[in-house]
Amino acid sequence: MSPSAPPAAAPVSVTVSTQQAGTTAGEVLRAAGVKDSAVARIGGQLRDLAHVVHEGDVVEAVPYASEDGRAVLRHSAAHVLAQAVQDLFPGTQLGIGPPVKDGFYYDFLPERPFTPEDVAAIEKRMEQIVRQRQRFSRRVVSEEDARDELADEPFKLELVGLKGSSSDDDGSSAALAGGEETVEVGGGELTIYDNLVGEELVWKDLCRGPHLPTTRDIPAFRLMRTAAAYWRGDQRNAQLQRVYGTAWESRDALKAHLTMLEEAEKRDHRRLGTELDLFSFPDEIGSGLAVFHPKGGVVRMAMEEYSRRRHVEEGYEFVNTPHITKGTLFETSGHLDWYAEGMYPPMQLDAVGDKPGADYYLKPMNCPMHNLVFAARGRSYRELPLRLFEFGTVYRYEKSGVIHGLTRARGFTQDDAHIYCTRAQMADELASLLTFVLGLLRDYGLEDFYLELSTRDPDKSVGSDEAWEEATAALQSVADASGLELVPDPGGAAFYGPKISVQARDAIGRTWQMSTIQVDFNLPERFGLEYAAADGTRQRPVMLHRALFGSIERFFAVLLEHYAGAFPAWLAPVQVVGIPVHSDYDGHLLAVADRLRRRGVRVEVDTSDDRMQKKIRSAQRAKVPFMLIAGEDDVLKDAVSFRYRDGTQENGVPVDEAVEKLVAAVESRA
RNA sequence: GCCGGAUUAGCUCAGUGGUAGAGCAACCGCCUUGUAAGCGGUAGGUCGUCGGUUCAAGCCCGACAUCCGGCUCCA
Repeated sequence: MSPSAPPAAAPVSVTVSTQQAGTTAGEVLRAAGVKDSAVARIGGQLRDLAHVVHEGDVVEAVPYASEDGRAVLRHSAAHVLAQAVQDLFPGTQLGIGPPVKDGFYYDFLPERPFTPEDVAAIEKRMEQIVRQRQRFSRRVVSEEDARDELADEPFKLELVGLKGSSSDDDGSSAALAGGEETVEVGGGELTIYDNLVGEELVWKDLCRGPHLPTTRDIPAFRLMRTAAAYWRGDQRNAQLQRVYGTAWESRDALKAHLTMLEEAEKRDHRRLGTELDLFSFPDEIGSGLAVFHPKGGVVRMAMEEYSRRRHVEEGYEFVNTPHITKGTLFETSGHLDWYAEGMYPPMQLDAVGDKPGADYYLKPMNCPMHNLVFAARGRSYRELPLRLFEFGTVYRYEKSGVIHGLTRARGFTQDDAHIYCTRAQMADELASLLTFVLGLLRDYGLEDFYLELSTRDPDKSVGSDEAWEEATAALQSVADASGLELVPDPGGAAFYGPKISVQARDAIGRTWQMSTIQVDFNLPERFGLEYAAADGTRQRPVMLHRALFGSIERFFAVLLEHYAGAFPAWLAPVQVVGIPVHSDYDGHLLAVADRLRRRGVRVEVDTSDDRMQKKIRSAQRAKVPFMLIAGEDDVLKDAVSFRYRDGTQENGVPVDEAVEKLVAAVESRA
């Protein structure tokens, strides 16, 4: 996402001499010829350049263009934002203003929400503050003084209070949301930063720092958008107005970031879905419910066909289950206890007179249905692992504000499988499952993965400690064996068991959660699932849940954005377009197309009365992988000329050769 | 669900209280010879829906729907 960092030279590091003792970190670094240090690192702590050093201190430069340097300059930019807002809207109360990925934000409680015009004015005021070269001056304060100075800032006072009431850092972190709080009150002492013009105090804010020396040192920033945010991330708290900005070490870096955002916008699957005529979300159907048009439908078909083939090869068996069921099934599974509010409300059917009927629900998950397939007859250990697979469409009543194109929908199709195995088989099964998952994702063109291990949330889970530990250990060892980076996600598990999720990075470095693999001891229990073991006893199977794509719609969206609409030939809705140089050559291309179609290639010939150049433009915009152009030269030689999607060409290719070449390109899934 | 913004032709968007516009796409006609837009014409909109203010509403107000950006959520 971010522009590549400059060549990684080791940061300059200086040991403070006797003569330098009592000067500042900034002076020490300047003396060593360092000009691009945002702050200094001393004893592992980031400090202002104005920090007074002692003999023997090791002062390390922190370049603007480093992770820490950017965080500091963004934090300073957040301060300038807050100052600008309070200049323009006196009485606006301050929340928090931390640096975040690619930028910063500051939360405010203004008298009225900010308008776009307000934001433009705020940005202008920020530029003035930057030009004023205000000095950020650090001052340690007692809790009492802080309360006094911050009497008009109730949110800041709350932070002071939280700090005061907690005995250690862990306590204060737990009391606040997300680790952002330390920007205000972390560390050992309370500090206030004064903004000085000359010696005149023009603004101040409770802040741990560190900061750039002056506002003028903020190299490049821009305000991005406003949004609402709950105070300390809690829905029960006041709703604040958040202003987001981005800030960088140089104008070029800012420009590169904005260009990247434009690129991401061009790739947005909702935009491409319309442009390429792949799918839509008709209002008449309802929010979050997609229809796939023919071009989207054929891509989806290609995705599904390949997945089916691979599942057959891996020993999966295919089942089909209904979309709707009596509520008793979800009582058995526990969904109605745990997730009723995520489900569409029930419809009441079969009432007779005053006798109530049954509640029927749309299914939010496929697993209960698959359990019924397992339980349909007696099972033997000889059948295990039993792998049941289904493209199962599920419906979840997502809250209105969270719906987002195909990636967060209310109806979607999971490539869902449930594997029933013995405890002894579990480890091997998980290992081969992960290999299968990663291999399949690679086949679709994703290459760069890491894993996330979601473990138990004690408040939102069922089952014994021992079972959780066993399952977690099994997943952990599989994850370790994969050699992939593993990120812990404590408390992120589903209520019935821990999970590994595969995260994939796309072509422009964004990460998407793809496959999940979950271990479940709980549902087999609830459903009373059993198999006959070799010794004749009845045993309970372990159940593994897994979806490779997550949902087909979502995976479709991820691939669409990953490829920016330019699908590889095997997935492209139209793989080949024939373009005659003149309508006299339509027949030649129609014959070639006919041969290709018989070989399973999706091919069209553009026989419209547009001119050739226009046809090329149309095919190019439709992101068709191969154009076959034919004019007099080609027809005389029984040949065609290729134009590839990147604009390169290969002229006069004999038709026989061209057909084989195209068939090979499609079949190789290149 | 919450806060803010948006909704005008299939798409992208102009239109600040006085008889609805453009480009592209579609359709028709003429044209067509080598790698990203040939020319001309035709058709297409109860301006998201419902209600209100006004002599008059695409424009002002309200409710609802949908979308967008966040927050919260995400089995």
